[in-house]
Amino acid sequence: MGASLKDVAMRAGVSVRTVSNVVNDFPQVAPETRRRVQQALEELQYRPNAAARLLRAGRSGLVGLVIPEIDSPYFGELASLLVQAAQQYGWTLLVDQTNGDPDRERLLLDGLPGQIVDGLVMSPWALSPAELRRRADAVPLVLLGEQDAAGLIDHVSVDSVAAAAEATDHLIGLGRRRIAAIGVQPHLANGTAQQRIAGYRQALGAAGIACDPALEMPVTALHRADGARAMRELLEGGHAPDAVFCFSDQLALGALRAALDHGLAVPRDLAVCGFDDIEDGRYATPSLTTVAPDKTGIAERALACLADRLKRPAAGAGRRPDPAAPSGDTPPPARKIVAAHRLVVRESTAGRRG
Amino acid sequence: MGASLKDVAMRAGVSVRTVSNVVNDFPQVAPETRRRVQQALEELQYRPNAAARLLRAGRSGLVGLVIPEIDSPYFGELASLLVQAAQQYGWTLLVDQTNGDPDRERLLLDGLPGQIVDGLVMSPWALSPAELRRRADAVPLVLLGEQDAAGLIDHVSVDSVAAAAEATDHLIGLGRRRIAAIGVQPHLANGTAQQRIAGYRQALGAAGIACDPALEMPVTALHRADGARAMRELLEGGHAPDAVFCFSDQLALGALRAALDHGLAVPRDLAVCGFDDIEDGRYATPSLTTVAPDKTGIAERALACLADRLKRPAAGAGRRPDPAAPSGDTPPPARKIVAAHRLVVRESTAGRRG
DNA sequence: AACGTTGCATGCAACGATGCAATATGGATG
DNA sequence: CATCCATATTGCATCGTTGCATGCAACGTT
Repeated sequence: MGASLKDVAMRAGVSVRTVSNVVNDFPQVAPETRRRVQQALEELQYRPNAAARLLRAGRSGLVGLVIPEIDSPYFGELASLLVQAAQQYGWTLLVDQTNGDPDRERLLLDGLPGQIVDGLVMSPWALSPAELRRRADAVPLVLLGEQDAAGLIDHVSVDSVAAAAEATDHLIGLGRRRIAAIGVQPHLANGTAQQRIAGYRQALGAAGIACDPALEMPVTALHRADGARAMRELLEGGHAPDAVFCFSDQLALGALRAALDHGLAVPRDLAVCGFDDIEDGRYATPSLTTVAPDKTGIAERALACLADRLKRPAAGAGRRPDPAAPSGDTPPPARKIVAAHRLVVRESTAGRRG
Repeated sequence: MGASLKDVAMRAGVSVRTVSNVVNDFPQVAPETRRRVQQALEELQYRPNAAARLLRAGRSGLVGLVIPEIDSPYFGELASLLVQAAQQYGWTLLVDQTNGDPDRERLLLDGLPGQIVDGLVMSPWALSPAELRRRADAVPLVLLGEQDAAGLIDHVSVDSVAAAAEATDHLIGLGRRRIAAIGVQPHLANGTAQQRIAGYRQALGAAGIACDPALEMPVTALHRADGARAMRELLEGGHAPDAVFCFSDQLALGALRAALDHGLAVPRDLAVCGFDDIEDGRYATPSLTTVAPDKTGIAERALACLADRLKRPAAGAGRRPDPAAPSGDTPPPARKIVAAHRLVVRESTAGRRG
């Protein structure tokens, strides 16, 4: 293990406290002493012990990001933006994935990772709002995604209902009438699929098109394979649609590939629209029309939320709140931030290439 | 902040030590006492303080993964596999990205994140072997990728030279003769590009094909845009190749798109081969031939390496090594593990679809 | 009755860094 | 020469937890 303040102090012939003063750039140190101490620091390669500092100060400068899947392009891109946004605040962002396992979501929130960070950004998958609310007293938490914690936890998302409606509208505007939806997840409580199917139905209804349950395809996950499977079922079931709105770009890319394999021309025979605007979609052939959430905005506003909470009493680990202090300083109410989105029309719903 | 052992002890009317004994499941606690303490623990929602435990015990159960880009599909997939492998050891894996910035690589190694973890897995980008070696005494470190630390640090990689040669051989076997390479990075010291271009040249040489410098395309990064740009230059420069080996699948997907945009048929006019076997490549049209590293194997063996080091004296933070102990217990020498790879032939170099 | 044994509970110290308050210097002033 | 001040340096206590050693009963054995 590395050298401690004590080791450096012995070497420099001063007290532990003086070394600490040098390390923390306190002004009241004689130039000669400072020089000697700095040399000892250098020689022993001193690095402050993170655990001790954390214990004492209650702040780590770390922020956690908890997402279902690191290898999903959408979350990967978001994580990357969050890492960069965190740097502007002087924080280091650490990422972990839950695989949608509720036990793991709990573990990361309450366990060690959730303790050493000053704040958490989380995209919940399986944890119920009730469980999320239970830990309102721990480190500041910002939720991403459609899951709503009843206004008790800061929350950043896009308006999925409106976005899904816009996407569906766009397909209707192309003259399509048999518009399928891929990505229904009735067993999941996290709200994403529910809101997107609601927007889809709403747009169909507004255009006077009847909803056909056979066109609403459920999936178990949001991967390319699930999209391909759903598309094959649609095509083999004799319910061939003339357009499809997929609740994620990954689903759309899988569906696209299945449609091409089936001999369909996209967009002539089938228009395809996704959701997320991941990079793959821009380079696919044909390139993918999609709903683009303002990822940069989501990242920045999520961290701005955290920063706001952290400016407050700190509520960190170290210092216990003074019981004599007037605790009338109510924390600000939970915010519900809606980030921007826009429909990006590309080849998969436009004309021929170009 | 949450309740401490002291708070629980007061509530249960026992000593701090006894509460600790209950929390840690020590046998020597009377059933009645245990019950009372457990109730107090429950009522106060006690959670052990991570910082204190870490300071005291020197172990956190955390493992860090430091990669250049979280949003690169290859690293995303690898990170996901590492998270899962870590769970089998009872560790929690935290991920951070450096963007290839050497300062940030240093910061993550030496700074707080590098201190609280029991071990680190890192894919270095810009840090020189010398700098990596400098910290051989800190937490156990396993390197991923082609960067070689002169046998002083555990290291897991694939045989990039052989893999690149196989890929090139495959293209030669299709009858192609003007085979381009995309992904040269002369200014980078991390070895990846160097090894792959070496394998490429070696295969060409063995087949008696002269190397054409105009076919070796440099890139600044390994993204789709870079691949597309390089391919456009090749096509517009009058040096049109009949095959291209890209040093990453992302480069290949970009090159593929650029080629299709240029009116080429793939693989008829141009065969395309990538490296990494990311999921996008499997669903692209045409699907992408690629070198598939055994990612699961890489993840498992990297963590096995760490586990091996951690079984040793621990060298963790807390306990200072006993100076009286016979220190003849030399740590095992650094291992150099070569993971498997195989060429996966798909549509982009095979015949027509199917 | 004296002794060792066992089971249970506790006290002390330490991990490394830092806030606070107190001390040791030197010099300037009355 | 005593006094005071400012600057420079230090000791002590503390954060929450756990290793080690000890205290203290009640029990069984000789």
